[in-house]
Formats: sequence, structure tokens, C-alpha cells
Amino acid sequence: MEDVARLAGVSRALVSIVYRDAPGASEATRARVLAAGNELGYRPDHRARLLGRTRTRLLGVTFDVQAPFHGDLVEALYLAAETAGYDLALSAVAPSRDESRAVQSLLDYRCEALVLLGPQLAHSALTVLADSHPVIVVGRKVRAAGVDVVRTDDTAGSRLAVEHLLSLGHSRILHIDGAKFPGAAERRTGYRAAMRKAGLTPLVETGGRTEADGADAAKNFLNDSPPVTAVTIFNDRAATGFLDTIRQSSVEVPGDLSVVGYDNTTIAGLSHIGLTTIAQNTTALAELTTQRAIARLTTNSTPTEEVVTPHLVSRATTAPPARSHR
Amino acid sequence: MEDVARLAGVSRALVSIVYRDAPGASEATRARVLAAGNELGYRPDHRARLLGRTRTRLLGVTFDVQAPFHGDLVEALYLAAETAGYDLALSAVAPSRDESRAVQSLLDYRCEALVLLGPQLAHSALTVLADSHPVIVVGRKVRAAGVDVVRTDDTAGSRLAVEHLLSLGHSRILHIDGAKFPGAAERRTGYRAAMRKAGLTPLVETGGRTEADGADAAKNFLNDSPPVTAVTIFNDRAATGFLDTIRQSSVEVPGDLSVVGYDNTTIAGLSHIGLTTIAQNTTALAELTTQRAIARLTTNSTPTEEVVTPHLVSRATTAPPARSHR
DNA sequence: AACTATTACTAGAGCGCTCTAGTCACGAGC
DNA sequence: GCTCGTGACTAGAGCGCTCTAGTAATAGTT
Repeated sequence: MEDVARLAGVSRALVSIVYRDAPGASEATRARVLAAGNELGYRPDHRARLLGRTRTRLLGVTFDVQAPFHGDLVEALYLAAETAGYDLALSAVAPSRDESRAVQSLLDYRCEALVLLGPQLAHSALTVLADSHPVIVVGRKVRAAGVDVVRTDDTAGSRLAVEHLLSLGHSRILHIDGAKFPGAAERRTGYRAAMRKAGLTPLVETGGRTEADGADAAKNFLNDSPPVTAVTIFNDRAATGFLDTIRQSSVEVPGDLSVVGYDNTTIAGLSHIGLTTIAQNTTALAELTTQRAIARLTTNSTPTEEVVTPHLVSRATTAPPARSHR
Repeated sequence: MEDVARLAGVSRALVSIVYRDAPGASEATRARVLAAGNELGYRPDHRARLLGRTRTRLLGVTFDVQAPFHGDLVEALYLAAETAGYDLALSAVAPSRDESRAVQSLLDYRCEALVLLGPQLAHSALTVLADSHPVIVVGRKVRAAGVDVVRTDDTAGSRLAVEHLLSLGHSRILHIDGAKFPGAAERRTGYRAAMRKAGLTPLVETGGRTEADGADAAKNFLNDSPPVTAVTIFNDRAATGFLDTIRQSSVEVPGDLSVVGYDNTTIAGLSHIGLTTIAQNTTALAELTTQRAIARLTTNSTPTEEVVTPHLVSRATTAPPARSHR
């Protein structure tokens, strides 16, 4: 920085002004400083920059390194944060690295706010964190004090799935749930409500969130062969596992059985899977997340719960029920 | 820090010593300082820490947010880096965020070394980076000047796949390659070499790295129905796409067709997929990567190429060829 | 001509640590 | 009794920025 200042014939402060795009420098010198900087290959030291200023404008994000949906969200968050003039610090959650570890490392970097993607942390832990920092939980409905929540309206999402199937003519619809994972309860509720509203009896089987969980559910399904013509499944990962197993049996999809997933991850859209699914609006989720974080940081806004409406993406795994099953 | 020092009745420097676990403090005061720190909830500011010290001990890692194999590697890297006393900074690569962006942001944080997972950067770009920092490329064979490479012996991996199939009695084996992606050339070469060594004629079809690429290859395969009894595929993602499509046809796996993938990602091991695959040793890759980074940083070691031996994981997608095909 | 505003710029403190160069006390060695 | 070494501790500069307060010069007002 010193060198750039010298080369451009200005003070260090002026260089700082130019590189921050702050007012207080004429166009001429601005150009001169940037030219000097380029010549010397100068790039401001991000750490020092953060140290010096009162606000770090750093958003800490924890994500599951194995969840494709988190990948989509992270990408959207980069975009949203950048346009708002904030920076992202990533911290991965993995089997050998739990969430509290991930969060601690973010705090050590003095992130101003914590964005937790589908966290499994206990309510108490969330409350403790929220004491000292704005905490934005994404994709999980929590009622922890002082915590912002940005999530998809999962109840509505499940309802959409059921309504789609109803409109195709199905009436015997099974739901394979996500056990205790974030969002599972709401998706179960939405399914039940939509079924009752249609005068039908809900039927729920326990599932999970991974492909293996979906495959297990499929095995049970093939064993029990319940009299259903359609299935809504907790998420796309479980749905692909389910599909994969079902397709190895004599049951045809969507001929004998329609299947609806949830999340609209990249994998659902692949032509050979062609999974009908409920799309979460990652862009909206990401934008609301950064908006909330910034509101909490810059105004005395109190935590809110933002709910984003999902929509259905119809692909190849749903069709009217076969005649024999009607 | 000031407060902790005051409470413990020592100087700030002493607090620093204690928190760095550096020599120069008696056990008694060490305990006193830590107690004071705990009471005040003190955690050293990571940014300031990095600024003050000459070495940042920060390893920058770029990874693809959608590649499950990268997820596995990142997890292993956290472990390896931590035991070596280094810290990790993650920067995601995504469709809307290219590698040079990801790398720049790491440099702004003054990472000491760059770890690039399966980078697609041009040789020239790598060389430029390597001019100013140790660069460790993981999982791609590059011959760029000054760049360390840590990778799996992909030629050997492909050979393992072919030998496994040969030992089961196959002789008509097709390879669906990974086009221009990292590792594709070596895997193709290994396949060809193993086939020739067995006196057989290599047969290669163009594939890719995603599930969709694998599914496309499967469609072509079903159209052309080449006279083969086994297929080795570039990676697990493509292999699952391939399998998924094949399983919807009348072709039985492994009855009519054996399939071998590559990477041993979590998904390959799922019971319903049961993909026979070539396992890369992520732990070894991660350890060698940090070792190399540290060697480059602390000694005047010149770049090397470290090659890790893969092994075959036999699951349910391979079996002896059906009689009709022999 | 004397005043205030505004623009362009600079000096220097401060962010929260680390680290070098010390000081001080105490015991060992001759 | 003197030096020397060692372990425990401290003072204060420095890391590379930002930011407040201030100066100098020019323009606008009455």
C-alpha cells in the first residue's frame, strides 16, 4: 500500500479511499492510484481491512458438505451477499466435524452474523449463539428465542404435491417422511392436511433424508405392497434412492406408481431421473437470508420468520393412475 | 485480551503466550490466565492473530460445491490440516462463480498456499499462481511448472477395474470416458493398456462427469447395443446415471452387464446402488496435500508429484458374464 | 473583501493480536 | 562475592489496513 501511494504520489489514506470506492478523491487521482496499484499487482489485504474497520461485513455460513441442496444455497448466497456488499465465510459440517466446531471457527473470524443451513443444533445451543450474534436459520422451522428463520413453506409444498396428484386422479397417496430432520414435520403436516381436506385418509411411512433411507423405504414398500398409486417423499435424495430400487422391480413409474420428491436439486432435473418435485426458491431464500442478516446488523430489527412459497416442477415421475388401480 | 490480562493480573503479552501455547509461562499463571479467559468468554480474534504473525498458517482450498467427491476430500483436509496446526479457508466453485474468482478471494485472505481440488484452470493460469504461492493441484495430472500435484494413480485404477472384470471372465469390455475432465485421459490410458496387455481390443465411448452424461451414454448404449458384457465408467456420478437408465431397460445388471465406477463416493456404497468402483484414498490424498503444502512453505522443497494407489471395492454391479454372452 | 462551503487530500491513531528485545529475580558455578 | 544462565514476565513496535480530525485550496455568497 505504501508503495502504491508512493508511486502514485499520494498518501496511504488516499489509496485506501480509492480502493474502498469511498468519496473523497478526484477522478484523475483515482485513475492514477489504480494504475499504480495494477502496476505493482497490489491487492488489499482482506484481514487487515476487516481488522481496521468497525464492521467486518462478513457473513458466516455453515453447510453440509454432502448435501446438494446446500450447494445450491451456497451459490445463491454468494450472489446475494456480494450484491449487498457483504462477504461470505464458509465452514463445512461433516461427519467428523460437527456444527458447533464449524460455528466456533466462524466466530473466531469475527463474522458479524451466522447463517446456518439446515442446522441440527439443539434449541438451547441456538439460543446461546443468538445471544451474541444475529443467527439466521435457513430451512428449518425453529422457535428458538432471538433466531431469525428463513424457510420454505413446507406445509404448502407438501400440499402442492398432494394436489398435483389429486388433479391427476390419484386418491391413494402415501407419504414417506424425513423422520426427525429439518422440515420433515411440516412436510408431514402439509401432506396430512391436504389429504384430510380431500376427504382421504393419510398414510405415512418413516423414511429419512439420504438415498439409502429412500431405498430402504422402497424395499419395505415392495414387501408390503400397500394399495397406493402415488407416493410423496421427504426430499429428492430419498426419492432417487426410492426410485432406483422401485425401478428394479416390476413396478413401473409412473405407470403403476407416481412419485414426487422435494427440493428440486440438480439431480432431480437430470433427464434420466426426471423427478417431479417441489422446488424451493433458492434465490429468494438466499436474498431473504442476507436481507435479514443485514437488517439485524444495521437496524434494531427483531428476529422474524420469513416463509418462501415453493412451486411444483412436473416431470416424468407423475402421471394419471393406471386403470387397474383406480 | 486487555481485560483478561487485567483480571489475571498479567500483561497482554502473557495472555498471548498462554493462548498460543508458547513457552514462557509457568503452569500456575497459565491456569490463572485460562481461567480468566473462560470467565470473560474470551476467544482470540483470528484475523488479528493472522495479521500479527508473519506466517498465517492458512491453507486456501477451492472445491466444487456440487461434487460429492470434493466433499469427502474437504472433510479429510480439515483433519489433516488441523493435526499439522494449519487452518483451512474454503472457497466454493459453482456455475456462477468460476475458479479464478474463488482463488482471488483466497489470496485476499493471504492464504499461504493454494489447494485446488480438480481444477479446470488453464496451465498458464496455474503457472502464474504458482509464481507467487505454493499451489497443490489435487486429482488432476498437470505438468504446469512449479505446481505440486497430488493425485490417485488413475491409470492403475482403470487397470484394476479391467483386471477385476477379466478375472470374472469378461473379455468384451467397454470404457465410457470422462471427455476432457481431470483424470479422464489417465483413466482412458489405463483401460487401453490393460486391454492390450490382455490381448483384447479397447473400445471407448465418450461420456462425461455428471449423471446426465452417464444417462446419455446409456441411451446410446441401448441403441447401439454393442457386443460387450462389461463397462468401466469415468466416475461414480456418470456410472449412477448410466445404471439408472440401463436398469429401466431389459438389460440386467450384473446379469447381462457388469458396471464399474470410479471414486467410491458415498453414493456408490448405498445399498440400492451397490456400485463396484475404484476407491481413491481420500485420507492419504489429504495428508499428502497438507504435507506438500507445508514442505513448500517451510523448506525449500521443489514441487513434486505424489501418486496414491487406489483399490477396488467390489459390490453388486459386477459378476461373471452370462453364458449367452461368453 | 471577508465569510462560509465544498472538494481533495493528509497525518496519525487504532483495530487485536504477535513478537523482539528487553527487565528482573533466583540459583549455580567458580 | 562476582558473574553467568535461565525461567517468568513486560514494554512496545509492528502487521496492513480504516477512519476521524484536520489542512489547504478553490468556489460561491453577500
